[in-house]
Amino acid sequence: MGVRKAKAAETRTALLDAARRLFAERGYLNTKITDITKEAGRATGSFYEHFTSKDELLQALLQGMEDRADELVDTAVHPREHDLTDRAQLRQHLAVSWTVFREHAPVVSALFQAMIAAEPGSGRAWNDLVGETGILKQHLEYSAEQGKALPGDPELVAAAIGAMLAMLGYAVNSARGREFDDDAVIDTLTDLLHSGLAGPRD
Amino acid sequence: MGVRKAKAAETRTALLDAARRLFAERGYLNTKITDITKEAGRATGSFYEHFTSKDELLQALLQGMEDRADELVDTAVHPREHDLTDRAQLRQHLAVSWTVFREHAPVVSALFQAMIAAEPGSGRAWNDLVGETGILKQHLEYSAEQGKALPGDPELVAAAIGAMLAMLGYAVNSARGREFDDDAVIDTLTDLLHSGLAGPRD
DNA sequence: GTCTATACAACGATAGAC
DNA sequence: GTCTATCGTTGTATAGAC
Repeated sequence: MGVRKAKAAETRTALLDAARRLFAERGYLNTKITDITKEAGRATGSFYEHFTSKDELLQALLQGMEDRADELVDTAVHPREHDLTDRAQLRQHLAVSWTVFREHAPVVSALFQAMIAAEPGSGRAWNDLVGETGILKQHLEYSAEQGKALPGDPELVAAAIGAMLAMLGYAVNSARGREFDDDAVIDTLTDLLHSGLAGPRD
Repeated sequence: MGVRKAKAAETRTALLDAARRLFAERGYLNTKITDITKEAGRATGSFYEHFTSKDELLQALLQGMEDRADELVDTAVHPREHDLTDRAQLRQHLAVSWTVFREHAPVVSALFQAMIAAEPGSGRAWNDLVGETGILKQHLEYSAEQGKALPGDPELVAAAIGAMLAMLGYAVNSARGREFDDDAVIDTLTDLLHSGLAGPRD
């Protein structure tokens, strides 16, 4: 890679880093393009040499997050035949989601804000929620086929679980003056969703 | 009340109605003050005679919603001694929340959007969530005192349930081309939270 | 109280020099 | 590719006539 391109890549990275930093502080919606260039120490015009909009930059951040090929989310080895009525398997799924949220908080929170800010009439909130919980839905359908009695429609149950994770993750992430033990949270959610409020707890 | 005041009240009401309508269509964040006055058929300047900001108008809408003194939420007769591990009592609580969300969707959704748009650093998301689930928390604490085994810290469990309701309600509310049977949703959530995914279902 | 008109700030986006 | 400078739009808020 030539020096020219290296410089460009440097600026691009600087913009991405600055954006991530600001998204964490002020949130995606409250961060303006001019804020990002300023934070990155670049001129306003330079932004458009790398991205056409704030949303595209967000997609780039998301891409970079996925590119890290988290060992956690090994989609290759993720058969439909998972049984979420099994406590260990349920916990594993919740742990992955929760960990991703915690480790990539700026990006995930930004995506969450972008989703909420969309026009209600667009149906984006529901579509995104269903899309991101597709895996859960499949597992639940599988369990249902095995004769397990579920609380209701797999799509709805999956969406409900996804909603809990997303909103709680966002809230916990914004909490100040309050410490959270991630393992304890995951255990709590696991117990709540596995056996419910009245289920057996030993 | 004089004619003068009546006219003023009329404008105020027109603004509130217009706002509610637009909040439902485009969402709170995408609705501008000028949009509201335009929709209400009033001049921009008139807005500030009644409200100092869009947020204050939202508070007024919220107030009006509470003023209807929903028979549903009879806080007067709402002792701490409710047992959410009892299926019927749990369902009752979920039904109330869900119904309020569905019947006052424009206002509740707007509040949700305002909460999410706040700076993450403000901690508003967590504070609001904890505040709105205070009742649940008290019920859970009571159950714990009665020797029931809960999934975890009452505040966290209450927040998790509140998160699920808020986000799912928002998403369902935005869904297009998808019909929801409110009773079915409430039943599903009740079963999920009462007995969990693996709990007994007859 | 309501209107018209307008000041003012913020922000996105582009042009042109280097 | 990056910069400075600037245009144009949008939206908040106020001034002053009626």
